[in-house]
Amino acid sequence: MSENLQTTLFLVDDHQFILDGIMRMLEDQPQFEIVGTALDGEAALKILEKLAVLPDLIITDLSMPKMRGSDFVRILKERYPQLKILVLTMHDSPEYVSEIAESGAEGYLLKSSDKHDFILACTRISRGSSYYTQDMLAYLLKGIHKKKLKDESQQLLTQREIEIVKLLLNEKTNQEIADELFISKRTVDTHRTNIMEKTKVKSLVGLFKYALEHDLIAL
Amino acid sequence: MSENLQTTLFLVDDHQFILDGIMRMLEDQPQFEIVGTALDGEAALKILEKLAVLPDLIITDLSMPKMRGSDFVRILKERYPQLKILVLTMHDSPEYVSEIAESGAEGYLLKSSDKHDFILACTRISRGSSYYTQDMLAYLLKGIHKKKLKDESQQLLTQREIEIVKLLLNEKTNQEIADELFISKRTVDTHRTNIMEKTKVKSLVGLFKYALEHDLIAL
DNA sequence: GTGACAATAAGTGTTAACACTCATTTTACG
DNA sequence: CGTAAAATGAGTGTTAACACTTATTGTCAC
Repeated sequence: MSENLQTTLFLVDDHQFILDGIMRMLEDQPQFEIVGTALDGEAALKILEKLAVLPDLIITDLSMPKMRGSDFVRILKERYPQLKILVLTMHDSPEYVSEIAESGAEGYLLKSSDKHDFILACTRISRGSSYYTQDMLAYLLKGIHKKKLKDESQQLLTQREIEIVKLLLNEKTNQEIADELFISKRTVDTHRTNIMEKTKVKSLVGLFKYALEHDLIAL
Repeated sequence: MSENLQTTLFLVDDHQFILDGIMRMLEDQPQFEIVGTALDGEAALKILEKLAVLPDLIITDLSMPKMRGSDFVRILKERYPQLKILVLTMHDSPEYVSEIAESGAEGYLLKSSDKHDFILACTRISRGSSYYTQDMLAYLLKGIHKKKLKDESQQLLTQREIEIVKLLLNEKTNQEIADELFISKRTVDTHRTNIMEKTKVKSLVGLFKYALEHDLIAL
């Protein structure tokens, strides 16, 4: 990639519209050459397998059908460690940024950026540098912080307690839970008391909200 | 707009990237001229007020800062009924499509469509036609169906009952609710029984889920 | 003005939940 | 081996919730 002045790109985005836009945008940039596109991660992996020469840089969206964007990035990095990856997405939530950073992408660009930023990101990454904006770094810190909170809360309750929380939120009574787990109703009473004590909620509705916030259950 | 062969466009999208892409895409389409862009609905309205000649067609995203896309479309249609609107978005959920259809937009295009679809949509709309794909129509029907369910459920419970549901899900006891509403605890008992009876749930957690599904409360 | 519905209220009884305390067994770790 | 944490279990008492029934008042439409 360094003996050649051109950088080869491979685009992945489930919106044909975006693909078209990027291609148009790079038409007057001779240093970049698009060698392929795909509409989702799965398709991209298949095409990459068949390519004789790997591209220098993959530009990919995050939210795509068939495969989560972060998984796609992770797999790419495992199979082709030398491949550079620029994530281009509309999501600017802390969770997404940190997820991508952990997966090993070289850059993260929001669709709210303009052509200039885009070219800059591509250029920096192809030179072996990385591209994360100040905003992204701030998000990263926030994201790490929040993730920590989440991990802590998952240690707060024991496995058995989490199991009982799920049954409680399935509208089971203590007696029903006891029958289901082959334990005494009094044991469930105790667990329930401990759960309420630990999570500092005072009703099942409060517990429901707590469980949602801490990803113990999904809607 | 008909004495002239050119169609004037105004673009609204909070992603500079998309704006750039659309502009590039229309560079070789002489029948379309872009007369302005904005990054959100509020900014767009301000610019439109100052324009001497209104554009023929507004192309706008839905999810934007400061103003909900559907509100933006509604306001546009109130102020400038002759203005045509094409919604260009990544959201393909039934709710969104029906919301936009009701607000009066002439077309709805997903970002997963390509340049060809885009030009086609613009052309059809500028000629006074509309552009909704088959998928969109299917979504519309689903959306209407779901909306109907929602309306029905809002008629299921009386205003007072909904008020009490909200307090219940705020973790208030019957006595607390009674005090807050200056009625007897026994009245709240009755309301509560009626609510459980009507919604066919058997616990507060069930009521919580019901309320979420029917938009009585938000997370 | 009568019937339908909403909102109000209560009597009476049952039960699940919760408070508080304590105890035993199992599991995991250094 | 000893200790801490987790999981188990129970006695005893209070109370909020729920079941079932009945009733009064006000409003609105036909």
